[in-house]
Amino acid sequence: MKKSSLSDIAKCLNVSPALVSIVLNNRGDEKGISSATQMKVMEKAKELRYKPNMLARGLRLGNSKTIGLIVADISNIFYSKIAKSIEHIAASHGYNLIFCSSDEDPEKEIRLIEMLRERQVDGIIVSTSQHTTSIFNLLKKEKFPFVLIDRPLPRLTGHYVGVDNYAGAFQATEQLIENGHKRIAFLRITPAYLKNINDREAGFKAALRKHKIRLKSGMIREIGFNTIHEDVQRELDNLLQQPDPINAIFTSNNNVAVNCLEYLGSTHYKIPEDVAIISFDDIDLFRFYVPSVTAISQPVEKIGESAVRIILNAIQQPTNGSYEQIVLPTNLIVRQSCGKPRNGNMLSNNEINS
Amino acid sequence: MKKSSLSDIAKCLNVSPALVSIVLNNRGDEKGISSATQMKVMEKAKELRYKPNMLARGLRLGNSKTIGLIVADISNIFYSKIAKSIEHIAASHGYNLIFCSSDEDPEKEIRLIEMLRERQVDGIIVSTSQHTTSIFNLLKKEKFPFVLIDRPLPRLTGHYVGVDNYAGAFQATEQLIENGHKRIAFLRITPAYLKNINDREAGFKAALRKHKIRLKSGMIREIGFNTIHEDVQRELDNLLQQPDPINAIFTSNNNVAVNCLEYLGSTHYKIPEDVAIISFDDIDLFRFYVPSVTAISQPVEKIGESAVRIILNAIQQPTNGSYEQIVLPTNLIVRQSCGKPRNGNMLSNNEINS
DNA sequence: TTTTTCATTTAAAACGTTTAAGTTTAATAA
DNA sequence: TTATTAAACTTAAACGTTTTAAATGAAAAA
Repeated sequence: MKKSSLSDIAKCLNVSPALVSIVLNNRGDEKGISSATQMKVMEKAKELRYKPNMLARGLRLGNSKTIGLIVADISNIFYSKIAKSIEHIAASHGYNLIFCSSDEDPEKEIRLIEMLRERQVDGIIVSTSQHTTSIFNLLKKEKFPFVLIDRPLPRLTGHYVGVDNYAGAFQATEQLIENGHKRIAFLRITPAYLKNINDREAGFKAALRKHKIRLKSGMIREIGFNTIHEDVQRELDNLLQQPDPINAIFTSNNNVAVNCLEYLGSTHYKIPEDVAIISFDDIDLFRFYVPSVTAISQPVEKIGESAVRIILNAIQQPTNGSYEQIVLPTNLIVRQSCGKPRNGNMLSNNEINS
Repeated sequence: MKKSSLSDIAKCLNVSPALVSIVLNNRGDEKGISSATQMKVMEKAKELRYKPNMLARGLRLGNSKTIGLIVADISNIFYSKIAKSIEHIAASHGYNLIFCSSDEDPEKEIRLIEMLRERQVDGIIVSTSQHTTSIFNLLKKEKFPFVLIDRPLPRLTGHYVGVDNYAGAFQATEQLIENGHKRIAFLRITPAYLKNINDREAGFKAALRKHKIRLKSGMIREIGFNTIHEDVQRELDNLLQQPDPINAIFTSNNNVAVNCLEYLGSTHYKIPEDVAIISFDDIDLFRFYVPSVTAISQPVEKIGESAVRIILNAIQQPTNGSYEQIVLPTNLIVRQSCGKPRNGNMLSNNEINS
């Protein structure tokens, strides 16, 4: 059984393909096609198992009803949750998703964007690894819809959805300070230009300033995206064995935190007595770890929701030059890893809005 | 700057679109286009930022260089890891992925398959929620390439990649038995017809039989996919408070296990002294939990790899009527939750092939 | 009877590619 | 010179839709 096309149906019924197209798009009444004919067409379509060819339709209509999604790593739960929410909402609007991993590689990301454009996606949602705005300015010039998520790009005026990284980091750091920790290290992921991470660093520094804690040099360490394990081992070794060792860690994301836990678990250091720890991004593991890990959680579903809403708007409306920049609040999830927990039950999530 | 097409380039240079097409597909020499002309075309293409329209090309060529991927839940780490591996390998062959979540809903899955076909994907990789083979038999009749992953379908002769669920479950159960546990409950996820889960159940039963342990009624409990939390609470309550309470749990997947840990963490039951636990699927959390959780791990990357290899083969070769069914071995990762660990270091992964 | 009107339906072009078959021009062989 | 061949390029159709403008035929009005 071969695939059947509009003209197959048309031939069977001795009508024109145009008529069949009209009927199957439910514009039969509007276009004054007799209901008898409409019936015939509908039935024949079902009989022949007709399925429209979206390539042809897309070519003709100039759209593909497809959205591109680019993230650094789809197997990171943070992104896969966003992806899930985006996929669901997009699907409910008749759009499907082509997803790609940039592997944190700016050049690959550009190739992916070009590939997606060749595939005629109607818009792109991207958690970018770029350090310049040029590819996006190019897209703007071509009036091609895109939304950045998670990671803003400093000098870019364009749609964006993310969280208040500064406030979240500020709150995280204060949480450590309020529990009596002063020698706090910030372990941040590379690349160094990522604005969201820089904002977290700024929030970290601001909290120290507010509490009159001098930021000693060497308290901010870079962890390479592809060498997290070794880097965490090395930096923590160093930070914990220096003359005036740290007593708290703030990590820029869940991956770094997990590696810290792994390191600490293999040493004699006790959490939180010897070293307290708090992480950006909340993941299941943190609830279950003993002691449970305090974290800043991000509203992943809301990020996905907003991104889809914005991109669909941008696709459907002609660009009017205005851009939405949505900054969502984070939540501090207080658990045990920063000091005496505020309440006894290790599994309760004491949420405080930032 | 508008998008430019082949004919735009052609017009600029006073040549035919056909020539431009030939040159840009690197068949200029083969087709005897002078190198001067080839140069001109290449340069003009670059100058006009020409990007081929894959919809048009796909329409003409009858393919889309796209593969569909359907899983129950992309935010489940098991699937997102498979997705990652599939995406990478497919991309390296010039194929991209449209992914969709079936949410464990057979009807939705069928709609997704139809959608993917309308989009003219060249093949589909699916972890199916179907309980009949009909949709796939239909695909077979239409000679449309597909590969099942993770979940086989009993009566379907078609490509499949998964693990030896029977052997894995057998080994898991033996692990409990060898540590002295005899009153073992199997918590399995619904729907009841899933072959992979049934195979795990069969492996479970076989191990009991081998060790002459009678399977008491009520030792196998169903956990609803959408009501995992409540169901686990209820069933464990019941299993642990009955006259002859269980002293070990074997869970059919990571989600159920996590919920068991959550339940046990909120009670006075100690792992593994009061209740031992072992899970199918290995996730990060299990390494970090205290005590660390013994699990059966699946070779997710290899599953992805094989699936892509098979689907690309099926796409490129005309169907020759033969099918690949790949059953990969699982690994038993011995940790602490089944009894005295075989070695002292909680973080070491003592892997034993099944 | 002829014209007008209306209800249906159709023809043809277009979207951007690719490719089989053909044409032109120039060079070579007879 | 004329026929042959080779090199370089073009034509036209096709993929499956959608849409605009036009055509058809029948009934109603003149």
